[in-house]
Amino acid sequence: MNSLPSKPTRKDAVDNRDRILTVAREAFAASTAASLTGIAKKAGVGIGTLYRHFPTREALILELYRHDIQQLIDLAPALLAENPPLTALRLWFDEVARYGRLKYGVAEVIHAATNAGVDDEYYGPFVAAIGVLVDAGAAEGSLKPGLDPEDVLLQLSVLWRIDPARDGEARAARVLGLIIDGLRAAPPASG
Amino acid sequence: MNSLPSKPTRKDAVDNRDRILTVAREAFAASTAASLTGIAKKAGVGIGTLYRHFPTREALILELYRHDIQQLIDLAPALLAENPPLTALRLWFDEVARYGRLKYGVAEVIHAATNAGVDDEYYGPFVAAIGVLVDAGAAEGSLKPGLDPEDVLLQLSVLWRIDPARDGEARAARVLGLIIDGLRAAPPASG
DNA sequence: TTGCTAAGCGGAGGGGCCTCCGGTACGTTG
DNA sequence: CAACGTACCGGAGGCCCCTCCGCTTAGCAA
Repeated sequence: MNSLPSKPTRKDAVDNRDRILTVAREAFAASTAASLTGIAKKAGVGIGTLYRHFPTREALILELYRHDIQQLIDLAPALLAENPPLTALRLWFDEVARYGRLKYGVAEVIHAATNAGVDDEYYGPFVAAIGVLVDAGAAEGSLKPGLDPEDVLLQLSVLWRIDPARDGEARAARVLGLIIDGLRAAPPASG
Repeated sequence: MNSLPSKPTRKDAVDNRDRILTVAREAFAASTAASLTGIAKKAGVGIGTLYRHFPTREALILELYRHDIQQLIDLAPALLAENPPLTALRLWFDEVARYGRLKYGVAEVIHAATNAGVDDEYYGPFVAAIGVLVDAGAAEGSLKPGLDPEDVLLQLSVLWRIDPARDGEARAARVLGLIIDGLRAAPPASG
């Protein structure tokens, strides 16, 4: 309902929020499984304060990576402006997969979060970004018409789940190819 | 390493194991989030005993649904014996999706489990079943040659994650269509 | 400055997870 | 039947999650 994440007015509240974020960034960089209790302690606030600012573990992590996510979303129209739709789609999917490989643990959380809420702050723009790409492809004839962006995101979410340690890059590329072939209106004429 | 799940020899151990399974079946039917502490208590065993028999929550759930999973795996060659490869593939995927819809919570766990272990007791046969299907399709020319069954399972795992409450059946059918199109060697000639 | 008040704090408490290891009793051997 | 070794039991303990609510204090108004 509120577009900005409820800016607290009191100075101490703002300070606490910032300190929590600083500590959390460090803690989650070390391990996504970092304990919230520990983060609260290191930030010098009560656990209750942490939970008031970030009602769930996911909310905290999403806040930390808000910029990354936004950049990913903004990239979609940018690519579309400079490439044919199918190429833009492919490049964007590549980038999504790359980010997942970079921040494996984070991606897991984002994935869970996007799966949970339907029209939340993060899921919505993501779907919208995909919508722009597939619509352009449909209009141009390279992608199937009438694709549901949510269906595509669902398929894409698989990329988040590829363990980068186990041949991640190659597997991601292969799966990406399969996904895109499934979205195309027609396959390559031969070979 | 051991093909059978380590049959305990002592009578009391067998009894405990059975009681745990009975209670757990009921508890997980009510909610996948059922507490292991509670199950142990209801089964009249210490929590330590439960963990000795089933080292993780997933192990316990997988044991409960072992039969379902095995049936799904056995279905693949059976369908292949009576249908062209592409049809068999489609029917089998349908069944996988249907099961996921039926036991949403359970499927989540199975998914997590299959994702974790590479050559464990459950993941291996699943991959093998898919391998048979895609090889048959490749040999006959309807599917791309050289598909990696693990890649296919990965894509398939998405079906486990469709919330059945939110238009699940229709979405599963759409996504399934996209996945299969991506696996095909060539699209239908027209329409 | 001095109240006042509600926004914000913080940690106790109830519950769950999982490990670890001293204790128990099963099955066996004589 | 007695005695024993070990396979198995069970729950205390340490840690974490998350909620709830009495207390504190920032910011404002007089």
